[in-house]
Amino acid sequence: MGSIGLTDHLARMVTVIEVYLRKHDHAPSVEEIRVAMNMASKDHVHRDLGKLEAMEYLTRARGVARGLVLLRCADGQPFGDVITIPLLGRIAAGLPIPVPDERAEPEDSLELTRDIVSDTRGVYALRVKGTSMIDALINDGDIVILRRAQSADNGDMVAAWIKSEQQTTLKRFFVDGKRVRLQPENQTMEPIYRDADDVEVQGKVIAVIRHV
Amino acid sequence: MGSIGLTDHLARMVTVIEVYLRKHDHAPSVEEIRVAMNMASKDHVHRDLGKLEAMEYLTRARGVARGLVLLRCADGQPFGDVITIPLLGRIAAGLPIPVPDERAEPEDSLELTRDIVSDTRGVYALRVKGTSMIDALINDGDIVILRRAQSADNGDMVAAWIKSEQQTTLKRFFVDGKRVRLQPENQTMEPIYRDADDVEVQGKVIAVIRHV
DNA sequence: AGTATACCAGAACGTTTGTTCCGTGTCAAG
DNA sequence: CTTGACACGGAACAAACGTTCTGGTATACT
Repeated sequence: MGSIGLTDHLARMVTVIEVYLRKHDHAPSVEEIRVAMNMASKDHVHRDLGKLEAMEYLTRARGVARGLVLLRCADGQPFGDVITIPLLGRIAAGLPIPVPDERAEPEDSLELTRDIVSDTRGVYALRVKGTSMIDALINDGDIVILRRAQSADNGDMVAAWIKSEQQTTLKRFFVDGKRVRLQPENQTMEPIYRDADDVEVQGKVIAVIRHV
Repeated sequence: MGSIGLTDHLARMVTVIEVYLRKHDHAPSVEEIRVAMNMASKDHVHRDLGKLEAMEYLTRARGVARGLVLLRCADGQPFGDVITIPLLGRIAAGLPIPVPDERAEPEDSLELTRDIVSDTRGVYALRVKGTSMIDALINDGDIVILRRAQSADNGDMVAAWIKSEQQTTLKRFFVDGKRVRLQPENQTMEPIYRDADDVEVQGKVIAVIRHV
């Protein structure tokens, strides 16, 4: 087994489809997959596609030629150049921000390419409110891209949930013994010290986007 | 005539294909286009597709079902969620940066979505070298997205070509009478004053991207 | 051994689909 | 009026294509 719940055979088929799509910009036919896979029967391909469809690796429009749409790559990552990530609201506004939920449909979303984020797992976006990170070159209105994380290293820029205050802020993260220092990057603002138990890292900032 | 060298009829056909692609993720068949266009003959569609192919609005793989690939929208803008823009090198490095040339293949390129840049005309990217714009929240290594422009308004952030020095820099642009002030956003740096004839605006900054 | 299950081959079937052929009407130039 | 370019319709054709049917082989379980 190569990937998560995908046999080598099926993983190879997904890869075959993937490279075909990148080369031709349109989906392969069942016959074309058969030759590329060195299989002898179209029926075999047909049923494998059925499995992949059941596993939500692709979609097939029944009866339509080349009607398959690849959803995920063999590694489980979403296929395609564009990645849709949820834009979950604003941060540093004092309002609690919900942890991104796969099930709930986000109010807004952002489409990015792999040139911006290569690994899309647990990635979400927030719009920055306020200037508390101005010295880290993050301004009011900027969009920060984060990856969900439970912990952080010293100096990481994180979205931190402060339990006692029921709010989330964008700060630089430092551990001072049993206490946590949340350092704003703005000379006019003071760092926040909290008990380690009181602070929960929600995600790390991995990119910043600003429209001027 | 709606667009550039495209009759209303053909423009409508491009739009039909466009909305179909957005809805289905795979190309429409000739018959489906016929129905959507309320035409009576597939042959008619077939020939219109031939015209669109000649005008490089789309590509057809001959003989393959649903083998058409839409290249441009009815308005002439490139179709698709992802836009490939040239990454033309570094700016503020003292080295002259060539004006983006449609013919020359750029060494590197960047894929973006319309969420980052909506209008792709004359858009290119540069990697920032140096910290001359640090106070405008642009750091060394950041990527700036620019749109080609011949002129700029006061306060615009521009890539400016200084003829007498044969180099390009990223600065804020101000006109002081017959002279032009190129203002770095870094307190330790002095503005550059040049004759208006000596300065040529290459493009305006429309977005900034930073990976952390 | 027998049996169930999954995997596979080969052929056939019926649609879907791109493509072509022939004919018609229109409109403007010669 | 004639000619030719052009837009369009209807039908037919041949290839492409998804799908199904029948049967064969291996592995595992009882």
